[in-house]
Amino acid sequence: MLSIGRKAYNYGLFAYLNTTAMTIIQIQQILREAVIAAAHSRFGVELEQVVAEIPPRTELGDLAFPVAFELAKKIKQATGEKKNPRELAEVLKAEIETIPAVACVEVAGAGYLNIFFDRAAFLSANAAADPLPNRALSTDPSSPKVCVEHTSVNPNKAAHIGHVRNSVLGDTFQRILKATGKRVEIQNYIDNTGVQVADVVVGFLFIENMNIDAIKDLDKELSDAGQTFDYYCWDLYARVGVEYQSNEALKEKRTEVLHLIEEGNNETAELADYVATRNVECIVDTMERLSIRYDLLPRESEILHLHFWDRAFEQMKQLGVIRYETEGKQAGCWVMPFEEHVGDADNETDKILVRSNGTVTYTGKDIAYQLWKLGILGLDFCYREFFKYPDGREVWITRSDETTETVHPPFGGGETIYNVIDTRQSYPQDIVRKGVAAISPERGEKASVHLSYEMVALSPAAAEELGFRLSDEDRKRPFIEMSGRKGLGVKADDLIDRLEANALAEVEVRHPDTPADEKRGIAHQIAVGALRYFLLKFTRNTVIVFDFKEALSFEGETGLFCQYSAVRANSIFRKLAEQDETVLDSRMDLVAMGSLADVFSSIDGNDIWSMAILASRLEETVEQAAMQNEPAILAKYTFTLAKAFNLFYHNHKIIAETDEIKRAVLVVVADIARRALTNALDTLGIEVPDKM
RNA sequence: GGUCCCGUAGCUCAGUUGGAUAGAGCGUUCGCCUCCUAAGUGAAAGGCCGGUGGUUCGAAUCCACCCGGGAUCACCA
Repeated sequence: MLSIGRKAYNYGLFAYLNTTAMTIIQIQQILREAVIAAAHSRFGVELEQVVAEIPPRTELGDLAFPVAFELAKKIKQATGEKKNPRELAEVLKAEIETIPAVACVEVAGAGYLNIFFDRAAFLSANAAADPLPNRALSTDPSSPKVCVEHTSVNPNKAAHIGHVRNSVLGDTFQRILKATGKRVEIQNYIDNTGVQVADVVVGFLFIENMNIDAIKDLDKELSDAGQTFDYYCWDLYARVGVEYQSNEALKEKRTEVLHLIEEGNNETAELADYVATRNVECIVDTMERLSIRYDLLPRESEILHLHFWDRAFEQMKQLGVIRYETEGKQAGCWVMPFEEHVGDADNETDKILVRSNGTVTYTGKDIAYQLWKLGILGLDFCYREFFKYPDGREVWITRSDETTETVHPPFGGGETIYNVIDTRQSYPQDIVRKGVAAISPERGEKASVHLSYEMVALSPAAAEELGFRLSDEDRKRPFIEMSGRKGLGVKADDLIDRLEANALAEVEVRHPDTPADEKRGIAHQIAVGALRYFLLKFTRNTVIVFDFKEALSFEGETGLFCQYSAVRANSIFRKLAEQDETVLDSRMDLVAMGSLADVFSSIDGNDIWSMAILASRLEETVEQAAMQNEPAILAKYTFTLAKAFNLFYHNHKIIAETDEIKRAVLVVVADIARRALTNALDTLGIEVPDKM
């Protein structure tokens, strides 16, 4: 049994506080094993896994096992004997109750095994515990490395809200993985040789009649006028789209331009590279506003020029993964047989990787890229530093010339690869995964994870607010899909600007005497919190129908609500500091005073304990979010935690509390809560302002 | 047509892998600042969990079939 008091002093106070902390995950694991062992020894039943759940109310305990039902079923199957689940639960109860950290066990309902932790012991032991203890491993070279690809916006225009969903999802997931101890490499794939870039190049060359120098001049004019290159390209791209509809000649130019870009080493390719690179810079700047960063920008041009595909092609041919079609409508193509199918209807063909003209499809290139990510291609990119973030962190970009040796960090070769790509690309992603698994069966399909998510669409009202004319038919639709080609979408920077402006107006009212810089900083933190939380509170497979009112809201379930809760928590400790008190004092008081049980058995006991136990569940919530590839789980938890803290804050006047023991408990619990909240928000990429 | 996703309160969404009285925000109605930040908080009203069958101690959750809505199935990327 964990105990407090004299024993703690024998071992030294700090050692006690730091080393005997048993997390909920650990307690849970011990209990699971105990249940399995008890089922074996008392009933001769082998349980493979035991489901543990959180009871609906604190009065029902801290952990529940609905295991007696399953046990009854298994006993009946084995012996034919019908047992009452409640009686089975009573037997298990006796076995589990002796475990340290468990105060008592109750059999409830039809046979639930409800576990009550030893509250005083738990609190004393976890008062100083790190809410995310594994996070430190994320910088440990011996930790397993994973790669996360996200953002990957075509570098021909500004990013819109749909791209931001991708990036926020990817960035948050990356933070979640790090919180579980994984080493993470973040890649933002740059499709700098695709049709979308070609389209904008066509616009510059044949609509605007500009050469590269003219574009550079334009770029400078734009920045002098406070405008951005990616916004200019956004409009130009839309104009090209309109022009294509009536101008066949221009459309033919596209094929020509695309060819030149792919080939490289010509003026058009140089111009395209300038356009693409400038757009990448703009998009990276936009994402930096949202605290989203990258390690490497792999480019399609290098996949072409370094012949990644050729290497993958050889491997696939040798292993018989792909087949050359000699007849039928796919004659002359290399295809990958996909799924069992009968017939040869239009929708039942194999996936073509190499066209009859010998060129490789996007999916083919993607397989080669995925092989590189997994470290099994047998080729590597060349690299150069692209830029440094203000804090010195480097971002690298790929290049194809090997003339100069550059010392660079190792890239690629991840144990698991997460690709954050919207659900519309599930089919090609499936092919990539299967193709890669065919080449490397030992790694298999599990090594490639498609982190898919539904699109962000516009409500008809939002589309009209952006100035788009809708037909009566469109107005009746549940949502309107955004389209870069049509120039229809909410640009990321516009939305962030509006959020910052709204937040600033409010900060001006609340803190008129604060320096302007600081006010802008707070407004920025609020804007980022609002946008990130807005995109994260939806689960991945929910279509977000964008609505300005909802997205700009600072009320209810928002990032701001969570931030505000943390700010209020911090103000308690600021006040304490003004009285020369620290959390450490309270922690020591806790151990020294011993009789915490009284506090928990008082009227407010359940209330205080609920706060403590909820805040202690961050680690398992993060694990769960990582396991299920679902950041929304963490977002929801964070909101619940903030709400619980607001209630706690409302019900207990901590600084004014006169009962010494209770006050120490309240301080320690408030501290656990604010650290959990701060860490949860940090994992969501949301900062806590100094004041709000 | 095949595959996949969605359908839960007036609206927007969660629902811990099959568990206890189905939750939250917005909106509506009525309350709470001599007190650590009211961007907060309490209460009320609001549900055929799309439908019908099935599986079992037990189903919003699993299975089958329907009904609505969406995505996807290129020698596009």
